[in-house]
Amino acid sequence: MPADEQRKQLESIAPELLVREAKLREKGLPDLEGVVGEVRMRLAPNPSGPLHLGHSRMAILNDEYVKRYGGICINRFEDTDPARVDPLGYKTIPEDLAWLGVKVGKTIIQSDRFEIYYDIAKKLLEMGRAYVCTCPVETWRELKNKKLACPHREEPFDKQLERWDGMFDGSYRPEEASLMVKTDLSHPNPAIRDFVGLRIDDTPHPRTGTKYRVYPLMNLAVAVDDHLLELTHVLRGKDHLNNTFRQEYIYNYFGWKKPFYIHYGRVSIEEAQLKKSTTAKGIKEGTYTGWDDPRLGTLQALRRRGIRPEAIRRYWVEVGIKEVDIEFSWKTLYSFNRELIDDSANRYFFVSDPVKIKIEGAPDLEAKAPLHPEHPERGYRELKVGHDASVYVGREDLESGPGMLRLKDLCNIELEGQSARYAGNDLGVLKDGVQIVHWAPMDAVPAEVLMTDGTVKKGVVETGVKAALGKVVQFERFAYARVEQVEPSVRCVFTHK
RNA sequence: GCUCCCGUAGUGUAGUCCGGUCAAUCAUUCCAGCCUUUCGAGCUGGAUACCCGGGUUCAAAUCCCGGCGGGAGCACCA
Repeated sequence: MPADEQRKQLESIAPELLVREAKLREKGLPDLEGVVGEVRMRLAPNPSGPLHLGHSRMAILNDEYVKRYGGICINRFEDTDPARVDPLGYKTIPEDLAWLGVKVGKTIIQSDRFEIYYDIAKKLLEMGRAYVCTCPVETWRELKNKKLACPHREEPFDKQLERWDGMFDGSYRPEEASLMVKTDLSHPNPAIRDFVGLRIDDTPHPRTGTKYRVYPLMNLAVAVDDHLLELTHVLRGKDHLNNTFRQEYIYNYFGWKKPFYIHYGRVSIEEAQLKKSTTAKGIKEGTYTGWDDPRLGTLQALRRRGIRPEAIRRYWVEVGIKEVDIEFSWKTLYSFNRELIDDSANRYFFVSDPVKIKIEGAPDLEAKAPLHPEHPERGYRELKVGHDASVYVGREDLESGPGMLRLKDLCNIELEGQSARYAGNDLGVLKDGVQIVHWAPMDAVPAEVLMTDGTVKKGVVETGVKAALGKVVQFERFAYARVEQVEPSVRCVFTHK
């Protein structure tokens, strides 16, 4: 029976079936599973430097959910690897989070909590859920790959305790003894079989110095802290999928209630330098001018360029939390940002690669151009050209060939070779397809725009731009830019088109 | 090699659990047109997608099977 006929018949028999339940269209992020009352979530940055665009996703998603359901977002510094801590992070990360508008309800630092992890580790030993292994690393790994136990795995508690104490008192050097958490040696996934819980490292820790030499690894520390912080939901990248499985063993051994885990996919961000180690090296070697170099994908760099945190937030909310890998789109982020800044960005003429031309036969000229076309109440830029009738025009526009050009808000000119002749002020010429170009008066000042590829565009800009220090402006027909210096010369940073 | 996850337009996303109103949503992008003054904004119109092949069914983006493709992990980093 064809579909039409079916419908007709159904209409007479049971019309209510034809009305589909109005499904709620999800706006923004999907709901979290298993929410009872308020949520408790966390950020877990490694304090090794400032946050970049990639980090902002995790922070914003957590913040969005905490704001939706109420509750708390805890910032937990994960600094259990003394060799990978850059103390700068303890300061810059909270600043970056504040700029993003992420509300941190509580901050804890794992390097304050070593005693807690030791305590748990000892309990695991007592329970027979962990062991101290003194096998060479390779031996242990080979056995594990063959689903075999190392000789230490099943030894009695007193022997384990002896070696455990030895880890602290210097009987062993790094890698000579480690605490292993038991899982299931026969697990089909080799990544899940027994994992290292704590190890020895004599590298001084930036915060605790040489007070401790036994450091927990993330799977132990994270499981313990997530539990003690009574988290309800944990958002993490899907690269942590196997870590979640490992941590679940610890939860099960103690009978702790597990949080809901949500894993999101990886993001590949084109054209931006994000890798922290490479960035740090580049800064040290002078390739980059600092953490806020506009070539970088750090939040500091984006802020410097005039990218608003709200645009970043909207972007990540639209992307959501699916487990698929995605490609980041600068164009979309810029579009969101443009929407945010356009209204407040006053207009100015910046002429890149300027050429001076004299307009022959011109009367006394003066332009009156709005600071913002949609906001005449903000006033006008009065650009005096005067008797001499000379202006700056971009080389590219000048070379667009002979013919008529409209100097925006000023007059029309007729180009012939290098000379220009006044051609009235009739806007009707636009109907004929005359190109409108921007220009600058002779009292324009030199200006530089720092581009995102590290190059600098040199030109001249109306002096009025000095009033916009610190703000994002729009250089007509060029781009949006943030004015970051006006004396002794004007310097701006490119925002986007 | 082993384990796990995932495939809707250029990009991201809705729909997939509970098959039908899905010739598939929204955003961004791109193209064209409009606009007496920007390559910005606005308005109008257009473009592009259910990975492939079987099966089940009256009906498949949705269920089943098999391919193919992508990703993650198998670290004394997080």
